[in-house]
Amino acid sequence: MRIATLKDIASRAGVSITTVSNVVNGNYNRVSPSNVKRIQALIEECHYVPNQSARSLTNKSTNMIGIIIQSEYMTNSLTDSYVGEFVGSVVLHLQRLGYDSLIRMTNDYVDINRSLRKWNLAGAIFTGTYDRYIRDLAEDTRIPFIFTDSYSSSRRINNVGVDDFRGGVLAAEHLLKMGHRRIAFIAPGLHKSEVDEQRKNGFLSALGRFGLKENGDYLMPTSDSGMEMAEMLMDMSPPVTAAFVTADRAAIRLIDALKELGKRVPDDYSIVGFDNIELGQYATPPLTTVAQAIQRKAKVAVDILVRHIENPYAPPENILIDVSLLERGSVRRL
Amino acid sequence: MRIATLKDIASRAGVSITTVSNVVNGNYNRVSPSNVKRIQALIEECHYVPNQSARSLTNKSTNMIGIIIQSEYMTNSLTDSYVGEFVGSVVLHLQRLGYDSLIRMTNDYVDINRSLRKWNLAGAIFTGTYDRYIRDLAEDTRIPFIFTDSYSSSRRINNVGVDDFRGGVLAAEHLLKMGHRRIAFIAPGLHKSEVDEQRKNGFLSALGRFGLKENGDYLMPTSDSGMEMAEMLMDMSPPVTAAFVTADRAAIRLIDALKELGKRVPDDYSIVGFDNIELGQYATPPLTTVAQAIQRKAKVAVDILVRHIENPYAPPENILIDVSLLERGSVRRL
DNA sequence: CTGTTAGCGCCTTCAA
DNA sequence: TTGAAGGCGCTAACAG
Repeated sequence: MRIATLKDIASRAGVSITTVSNVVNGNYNRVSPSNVKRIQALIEECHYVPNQSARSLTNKSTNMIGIIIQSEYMTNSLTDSYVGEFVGSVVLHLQRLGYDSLIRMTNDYVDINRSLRKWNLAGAIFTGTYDRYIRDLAEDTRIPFIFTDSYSSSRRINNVGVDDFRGGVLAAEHLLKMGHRRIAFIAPGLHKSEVDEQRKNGFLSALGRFGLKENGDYLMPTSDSGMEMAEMLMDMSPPVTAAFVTADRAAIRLIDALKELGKRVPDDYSIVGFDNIELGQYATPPLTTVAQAIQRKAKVAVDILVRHIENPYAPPENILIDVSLLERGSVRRL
Repeated sequence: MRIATLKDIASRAGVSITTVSNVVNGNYNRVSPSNVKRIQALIEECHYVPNQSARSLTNKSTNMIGIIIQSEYMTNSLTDSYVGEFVGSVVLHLQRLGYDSLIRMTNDYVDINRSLRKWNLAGAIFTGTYDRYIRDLAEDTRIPFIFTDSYSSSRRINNVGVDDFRGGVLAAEHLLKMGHRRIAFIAPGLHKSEVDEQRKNGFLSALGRFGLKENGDYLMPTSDSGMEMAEMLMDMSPPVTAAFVTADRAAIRLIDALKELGKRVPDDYSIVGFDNIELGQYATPPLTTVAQAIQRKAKVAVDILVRHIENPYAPPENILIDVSLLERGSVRRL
């Protein structure tokens, strides 16, 4: 026998489809107790599972959430531990609340738009930078969204981010406290992001409060490769003794490249990262970093989204998760 | 205006729904060229996207694939780089072929079963050990599956794995070649798996060929925590000089714990891992490991699955991806 | 080439 | 408390 439908159960039970439907949906007050029992037994016996496609057709909505992961074409962002930890945590929380997760790795507006509409998704969570799409997305589709780490000027979006400015401050203060005075700021990656901009501002403001001049002298052009970063760092003049790198992944690559070039960390260069991905604690030396609570970020994102699915008129929420400095071994006292 | 439907386009174009449907589905031979043009323009203009739920209702199938990730309750397996790399790669390949990915992290048979049926999934990819479910799954649902690293005795399943036995051989041979004679075998994790069993067999057979007795003397009880592994390793008598750990993640944890206990790697203990996750190259020392080609494994898995979706009568495929020894810095020559 | 019809599985009126 | 009818958006089968 093929997959059971309401009709199958109904005919087996000798009742109408409606009645079975009512039992399935828990409207017990519309069905006689004896029928409820009988029908429930049949449902169990036939392994009946409601067809979501059919439901979504009538309901104009599903219980499926889109998780949109920013990725360059054919680039696997899930190798990035930060993304993996966040996405996994989101999926888990969604499941617990009864939602399914549709994953899409893309950078392309049209693709996102199509994916969102074709399944009648109940909502979507975005990871990565989608600021430039936010307005259009809100117009084109009418489903609740939540962005992460967005600095869109729009007041009408949901977002969960971390206190990037404060992260920059913490990194700078720690390095200053450890005696460093010439510190590079490294924002790796091809695209400039507002996130890095904020971290830089925090970083510079702490330097400024410390009497060091608040200008671009200590900044470096961005780059993606560890070796490139290392070479640029070593070429700086006047030379620096430390660097604040805005992503753990890159910081670890940088350390690796420095070692390859015969430099020692933290003896020659002290390094502070950002994110607190798992990898950091196994690096050598273990990476001192500005930690963000990834699991909590995921939970908050899910909670906000669900709130807005259940109540479309809920006001926009923009939550900032706190950050903290996690001292390990990659910074040396001068 | 709400989301456009076939009906909307049809009325705007002054034709029947069927005609529009034919254009959408590329049956151009059934529509006059002039209509094709006009309708395509309207589709573009209205941002028409076919409703997948409706399609799936009529077609009895979707273009959505389930990715089932083995996870203990509320445990985020995606923090494991191996899983992240594999799953991300699978999603990417599926996308390229026009499939959507539904992610489910679970361990529970009933949950899996429900997820599979409620969306009329076209197929499913399993990561982790699901051997005990395989038979039931095949009976209960009728969609194509592919498992990974399964050693189910069933000849009728699709599977892509790695040559675990050979991996064990490679690890042992390398350590032997480097002069080690007393080597521990460590299969971390709570559950014993056939995968580890195979790696152990390969490992022991290499020892045997080398004249070392093929018995359990060198084996260790399994455990999950780095510290526990380290202590057990150090307690072994007669003492060992090296260990083969069947997962990089665990190997790295072990190294970490050994260092904490005042031991040095590879000076006091040489370690060989398995998987070649990204983390390994940044560990200290960089981890020597039995490498499996994760990206290729993902592509092969997708290809096989798609083949079976397109042709339900395609014969079962069981592909083994080769492994190779990747020499880095965690093994010392004795 | 075009349109009408029926039906996929479900839910929501509305009557009985 | 029960059931019949209609419709969600789409495709397939069949007539014109």
